[in-house]
Amino acid sequence: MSNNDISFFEQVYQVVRLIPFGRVSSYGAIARYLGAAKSSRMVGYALNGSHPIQPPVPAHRVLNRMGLLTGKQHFEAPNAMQILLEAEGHIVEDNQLLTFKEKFWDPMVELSL
DNA sequence: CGATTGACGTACG
DNA sequence: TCGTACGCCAATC
Repeated sequence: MSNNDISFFEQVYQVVRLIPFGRVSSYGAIARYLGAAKSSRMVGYALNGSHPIQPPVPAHRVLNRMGLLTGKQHFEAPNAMQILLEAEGHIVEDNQLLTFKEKFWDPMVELSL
């Protein structure tokens, strides 16, 4: 697969861009989908440099295992992530996505691996 | 060029 | 059951 030629970061970008509107995913789920379950940290780090990347990566749809907005500090504004999520119909309270389990998007399942 | 850090998650004690 | 340690790979100091 020529898809394997791209860097781990680019693979992360592609998967995150597949997250539909109104859905969210987690770093671990994406890492596992890429075959690197222990590289969950890299997923978040990849998103850290995903700002100048195009097409834009919906990094706000990627949360941690508990549905916490752990990366909101890395956005242009601390509340940008929450605003974007709420704009997609989610409910955020105390940096926690109450609709996380409900709107969770698992690439392993959705992409029918 | 070598050591440290970082949007996490799992394993072990 | 709760707390601590490690792994992953790239970027930064």
